[in-house]
Amino acid sequence: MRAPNRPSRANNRSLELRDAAAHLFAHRGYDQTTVREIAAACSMTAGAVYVHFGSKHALLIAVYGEAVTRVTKRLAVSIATLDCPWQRLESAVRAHLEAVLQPNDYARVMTRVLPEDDGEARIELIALRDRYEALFRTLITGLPLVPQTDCGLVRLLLLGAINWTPFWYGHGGATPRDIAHLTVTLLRNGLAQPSARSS
Amino acid sequence: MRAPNRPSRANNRSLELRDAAAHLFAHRGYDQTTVREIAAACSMTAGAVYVHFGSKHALLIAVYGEAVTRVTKRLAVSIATLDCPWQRLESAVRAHLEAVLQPNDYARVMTRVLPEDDGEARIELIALRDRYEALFRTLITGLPLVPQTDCGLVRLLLLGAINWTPFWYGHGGATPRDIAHLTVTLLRNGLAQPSARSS
DNA sequence: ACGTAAAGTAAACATTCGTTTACTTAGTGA
DNA sequence: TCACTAAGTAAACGAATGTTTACTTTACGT
Repeated sequence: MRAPNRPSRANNRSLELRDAAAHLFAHRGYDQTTVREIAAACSMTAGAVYVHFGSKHALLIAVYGEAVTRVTKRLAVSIATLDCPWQRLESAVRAHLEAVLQPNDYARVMTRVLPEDDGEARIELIALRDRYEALFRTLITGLPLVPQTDCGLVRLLLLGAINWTPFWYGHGGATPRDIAHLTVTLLRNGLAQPSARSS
Repeated sequence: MRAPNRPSRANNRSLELRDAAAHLFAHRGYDQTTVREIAAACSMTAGAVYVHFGSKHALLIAVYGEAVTRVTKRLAVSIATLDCPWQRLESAVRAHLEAVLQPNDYARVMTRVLPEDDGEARIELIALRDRYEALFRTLITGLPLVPQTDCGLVRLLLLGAINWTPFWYGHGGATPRDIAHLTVTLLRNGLAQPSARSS
């Protein structure tokens, strides 16, 4: 194992490798992607991968970390100019969905690769995911909700609903915008006919 | 490959194998479970597995199919005596959650093992999952919803929310009953303070 | 009691995978 | 020019995996 902790002064093929890994992890999953495939995607040999990354785990962590960074930025931009808490949440959901549903390799890794897929990197991956989900915590606690609502539970249900979308997206005609609007409207108003509400 | 299509007249160790496979698939995932581990869990040799199942894929399909059958039965029982559509849905969600969240190996396989995890068995697994999700289609189209609601989308969001629960369950104190109630109440009434509803 | 077939074992087979090793190539600074 | 170093290759290593093979054991109908 060689140390890849170089500040990397010049044009590094590390990024090329990371991108290729992201693409393959997103489309085939972590377990079913081989180091040789990643290398081949960059016209390299498997051995060369270990010049840049100490292990396959390290590659996954790099991809996952970059994914969180990118989606976080995208989300921050999308809500920056909005004031209404519901609009902020809807915009965040839409940004998340656009990232996850468009053919965006990095974002997909966040929902397709589970921390459990790589036992050794589990702790790092969970920490990265938590960092991202904390953004939604803020958005949800900012909502004017009925008293004593369990905000944590709401956040987890919401994230579950939108994290699962990649598994069915495309079978209907709904766009990320549609899905985000329905989701947040549903969260806000519910689906029942107004005459039939109840607790 | 030997043919395991025997009507199996007597006490078959096939079931024992299937249970062991369900347990391991549920806890470690399909890829990370080896045939040798499954065999060892039944105090057998790996070779003996192939007396009962033609391949590891076949074992997964057997487990997945049994999972769908069991959860379907449980769900049918739970809603049999209810009339109110919202109560029926809540009861179904609770039944699903109880199956998925309690240490129930079969139900967990349905949410932890993705059809994509086994390319060869993909089609069969998707068919099995669809068979189950059709139950929720019926429950949702039976609801008195505001006109022009996209029922398909609602179903997918709901299933996403509850399929994701295994990844966070246990970190809060919520029980399956709590989660089911909040989920369906949320679906029905929304979360906004009544004075602040909007479309 | 005997024969048949299923159930199971022990061992090997053929791949595949992540990783390492020994070596080569190319660019750079003094 | 020359030594140094990062980048890359080709090949092998060792372990693990799904599966098969040849053989043995067990149970049961007749």
